[in-house]
Amino acid sequence: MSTAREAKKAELKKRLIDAAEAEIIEHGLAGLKARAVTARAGCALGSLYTVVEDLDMLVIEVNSRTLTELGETLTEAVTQAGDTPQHALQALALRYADFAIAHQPLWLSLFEHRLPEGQDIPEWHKQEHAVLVEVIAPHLAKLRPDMTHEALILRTRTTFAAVHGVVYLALQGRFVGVPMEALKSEISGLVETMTAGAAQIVQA
Amino acid sequence: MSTAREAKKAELKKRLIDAAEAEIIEHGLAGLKARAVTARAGCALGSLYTVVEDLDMLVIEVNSRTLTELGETLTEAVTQAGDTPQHALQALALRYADFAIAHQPLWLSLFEHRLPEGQDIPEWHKQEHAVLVEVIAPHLAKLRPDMTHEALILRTRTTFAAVHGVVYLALQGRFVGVPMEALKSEISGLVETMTAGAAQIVQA
DNA sequence: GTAAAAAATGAACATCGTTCAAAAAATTTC
DNA sequence: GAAATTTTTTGAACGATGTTCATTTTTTAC
Repeated sequence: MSTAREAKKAELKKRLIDAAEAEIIEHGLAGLKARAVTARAGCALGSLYTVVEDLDMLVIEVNSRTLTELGETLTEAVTQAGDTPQHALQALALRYADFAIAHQPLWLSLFEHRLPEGQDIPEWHKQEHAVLVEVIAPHLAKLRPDMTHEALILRTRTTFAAVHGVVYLALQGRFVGVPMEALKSEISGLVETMTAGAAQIVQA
Repeated sequence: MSTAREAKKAELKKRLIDAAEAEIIEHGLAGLKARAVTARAGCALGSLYTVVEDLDMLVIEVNSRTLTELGETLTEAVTQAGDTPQHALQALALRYADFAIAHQPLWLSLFEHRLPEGQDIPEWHKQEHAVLVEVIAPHLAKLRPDMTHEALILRTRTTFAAVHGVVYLALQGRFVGVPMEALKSEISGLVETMTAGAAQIVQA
């Protein structure tokens, strides 16, 4: 049976992704080592490369999982929110910050992981990022009925990136970042400002 | 004379920082190698460690230079801008994006460089980041006369981080990032929205 | 000019990711 | 079911990396 072999391989792959995820949680993306992962997964060092092209692809597998979970929690947040776009966008931004805080190392590895020069992210994984803007777009559309579809797509990415930037610099603990204790209220203030501005621009 | 020795050491340090800067420009931060830097600077591998604690500190020296140059160009941009806070903030954001585009690898290394776990950025270098928010604060203050000084400091960092996030994701070429050709107009739109929102909130 | 001190050097080391010949396991054949 | 063949697993070995430190070279002091 070829299915038995495939099942065995799939099971090893899952064990390796589990192990990589646990290692990233414990030691961060920079602390992820092939030997530690394979030891944790209970296989030989070389087995890693029979299941995955290289360590980078294992990170992408972990990031894929994280992205799925993030997408689910964002979708849930927006269904629970009130019906105004202001409420929906507030709920989304706050939930995004909450996820980043709760899963800091996994969330960071979504944005800190880099492929070696020349190599680029597989298309299927790029597409997985779409949820991050898809949950925002319909509510932004209500705020900006004047915009074309293309302009809205761009502005949605811009809006996501703006909130993301605040969360990212805060969690990195950079000098220019907002202190963690102020993060949620600042995110809320930023979204309030952006939604008020959007409404103001449309009305003018 | 001890000054002659110090001068020699300072000259070697400068050569090494020059070399590191050139290497980052050519191969990116991830492509920075101790052997390539010392070869370019024309000294032995070990000499690097007589002038700088380790390779990370050499990166910080490069980042320090970049930050100085960035601070100067932002200061210049804001003096040339019109007198309304809207114009000043637009000029600052666009100049920030222009600098990031023009000095992509050096600008990226400002935010991509990580110290090994446990170690943290020297205080003098943290302080050098202050200019990034100091150039923004007075203009934001005009838009939000209702805010306390403490709240303004936080909101200034938030505002910087928002613009930074858009530039960062765009330059990284991430899926969620705005395409490069739309970056400047999106930055402009974001600042327009944020300033309009701020004015609206104060008036209400 | 010689001895002492300081600085520069690069071979050597530890630690990575990755490869691949060999061993082990599974499958096929008769 | 044993032998032959194929497939999978293994971990020693390789190349590349940052860093160290005994040795060599240069500078300083008298």
